[in-house]
Amino acid sequence: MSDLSSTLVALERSFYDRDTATVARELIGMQLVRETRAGRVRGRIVETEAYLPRDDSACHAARGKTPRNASMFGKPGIAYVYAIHSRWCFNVVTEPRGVPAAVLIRALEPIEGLPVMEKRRGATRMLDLARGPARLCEAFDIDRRLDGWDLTQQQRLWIARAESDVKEPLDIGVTPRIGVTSAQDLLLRFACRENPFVSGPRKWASR
DNA sequence: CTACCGATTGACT
DNA sequence: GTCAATCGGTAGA
Repeated sequence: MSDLSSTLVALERSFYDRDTATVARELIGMQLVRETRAGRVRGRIVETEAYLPRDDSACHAARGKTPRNASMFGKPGIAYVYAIHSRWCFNVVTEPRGVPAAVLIRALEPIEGLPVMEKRRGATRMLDLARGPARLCEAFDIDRRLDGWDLTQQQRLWIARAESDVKEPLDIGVTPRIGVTSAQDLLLRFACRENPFVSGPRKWASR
């Protein structure tokens, strides 16, 4: 237990090379790890959204490939980082290469490196350090430089299975996605019920 | 080139 | 709950 990093093994590419909604659901409970010169910050993923390659008008790739969304067409397991309203959002690319889809990471429960997160975010409540897609990018120093970054390399930025965690069935709630004006009939937002670090509404449609 | 708009956040009623 | 600041990406002239 002296070397915590040995438990933070990066998820393999085959994890991401699957149906996007399945990946979004299974990412709940995993840990996002970021290493910079400022140190390591880490948090538990408590909220995600799936953006599908077909029949999903809210997906950035719904109207074809552009310079911004090019990473979505890349291999599974790389990052897709884009700007909205002058802020960054972090996604992981899913499905086989060439099939444009991704999972938006919407909220984290801070675990390690809270002082660094607080410094990057400015004075703020611990509850708000990484609650929201743009807030977590600020806390984790994620911006366009990491667009296309390979998350399976276990360097700088990756997602790890929480080996040391107690294995109990997660109570996951499902709702429509937040902030999108189209495709509100799709239930593609996944979150830990009862977790205070989840952003947005908590009226779950199902589990 | 211009015009439009959004996978947000923070402030406010 | 509502609202708007703010700017990069995109489409279109």
